[in-house]
Amino acid sequence: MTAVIPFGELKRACGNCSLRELCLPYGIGESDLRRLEQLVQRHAPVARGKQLFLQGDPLRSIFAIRTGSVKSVTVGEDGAEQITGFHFPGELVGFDAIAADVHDCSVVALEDTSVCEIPFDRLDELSGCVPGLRRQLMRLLSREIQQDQQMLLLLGKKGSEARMAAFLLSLSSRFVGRGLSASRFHLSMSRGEIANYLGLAMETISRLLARFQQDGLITVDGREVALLDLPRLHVVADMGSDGGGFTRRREG
Amino acid sequence: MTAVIPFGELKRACGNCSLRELCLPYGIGESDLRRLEQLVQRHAPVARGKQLFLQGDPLRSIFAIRTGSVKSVTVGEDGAEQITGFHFPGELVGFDAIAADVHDCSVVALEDTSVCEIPFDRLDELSGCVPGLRRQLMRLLSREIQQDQQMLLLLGKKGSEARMAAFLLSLSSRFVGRGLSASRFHLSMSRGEIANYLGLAMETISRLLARFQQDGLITVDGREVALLDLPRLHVVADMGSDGGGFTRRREG
DNA sequence: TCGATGCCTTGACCTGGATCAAAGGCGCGG
DNA sequence: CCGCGCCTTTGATCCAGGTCAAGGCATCGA
Repeated sequence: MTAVIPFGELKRACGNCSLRELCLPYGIGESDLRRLEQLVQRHAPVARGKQLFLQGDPLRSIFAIRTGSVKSVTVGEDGAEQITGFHFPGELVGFDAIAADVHDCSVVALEDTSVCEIPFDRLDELSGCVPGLRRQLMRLLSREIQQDQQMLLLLGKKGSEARMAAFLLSLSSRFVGRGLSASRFHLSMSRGEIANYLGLAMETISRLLARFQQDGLITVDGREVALLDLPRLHVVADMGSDGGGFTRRREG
Repeated sequence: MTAVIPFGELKRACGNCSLRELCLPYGIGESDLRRLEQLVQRHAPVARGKQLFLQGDPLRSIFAIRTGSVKSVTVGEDGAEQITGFHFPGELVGFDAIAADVHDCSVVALEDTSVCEIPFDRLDELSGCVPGLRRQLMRLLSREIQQDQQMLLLLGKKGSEARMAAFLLSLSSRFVGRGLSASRFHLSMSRGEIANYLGLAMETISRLLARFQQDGLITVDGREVALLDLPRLHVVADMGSDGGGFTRRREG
């Protein structure tokens, strides 16, 4: 968060970035891209467990993840912590702070993570001149609203199996968009963090993973996961609280 | 949704509106305000139960509530419906559609409701020229993210009592901002809708309201509610899943 | 006036997932 | 190589809140 990389290296930061199609530069012309690049500050990587910013910090910048992964955590008055999201390369964090100029969640690295910092005032200013940038910025804000509302549906209406399946599928589809495997990946978060995020107990996560494996849906080895049966996982993820269990334990 | 009010009446729509401090015009100068007003279309009121738009509709406009109230509802693949929010005068709906140019929730009037329609393309365009408008637009988007994340914390970490208390307090504080009473108000939504929103069963809502009343926290008569003890309601709302019940039923 | 319909309340019972408790791995410093 | 923490698994038990079932009580059209 301190050492800024010198100017020479910064040049073409966004233009060369493999994530540009996911990130802010999407749909921006060459010359405007150059103006955006001038705002971006690259930093030395953030170590696992360190924060990008804390809940309560004033809004200065938003951040794009370049490599690694982070979680965002909100803590309520009573001290209850809720993880409100995990974020991967190409995704931006800090949007919640625009409303009141204060971050209302903390963002913490799950592994060593490098980010691009973008001062918000200057981004706002630039977005006035560059319609494509403004539009993309709003799209990204809107997408976060969408995702949060999907999550509300998950927490409000779905049982533990559907939550777990939806979580795995969400990771899978995000990794695909980044050129990684849809069916084999590494979990950068602990069981406890998954549990927190899904509104379940850690023990429940453990049991669900074991059960999914027994039933041939997935393979788990520590934090390495393989999804074996995507179609069936989708069925499980779409089960309403009604739908019945995906494996009616055959009694007898 | 069809009959547009003639131009004469439209004049000064925003400038005279008592909600301008909550809504889009916040912090915009006189001349820019006039430009914004030219985009706004006022309509005949929407009847209770009718929709402003449906999930799946293409994004054309966003809407500001002028009088009345609405709910937004998302339905999952499996048909499970989740109410993702209630909206009152001065609030805007439709932001979720910016990401993919398609609404991913339906918005339905809870009572006869009048709205201002604002074509999104033209709003986007205008926001390029008017920094204050752009900023306010982003603030409103960001605020929705914040609110959804507060809701995630509620659904993920809080028990039924805390959810109910938080719900009542949220209504209260929003009504205050609109010049209404903080402690006496009418619920425009049914018990079933509250239940759906809070991820609980309708019966649970009924019982909670009865219990809150017994305990002197509130008064309920059908859909008329009075909050009698704001401080204690805040305590209940802040109870983590740990905190213990607000009334340890004295045994013996 | 009388169903019929839609909301709400109340009681009895059931269950999914939390909680409590007790071991496994497994990486790491010494 | 051992010992110490941390994460994870697995089993046993518990309980908040869901589900099922019966009314209650307005409003409405015939």
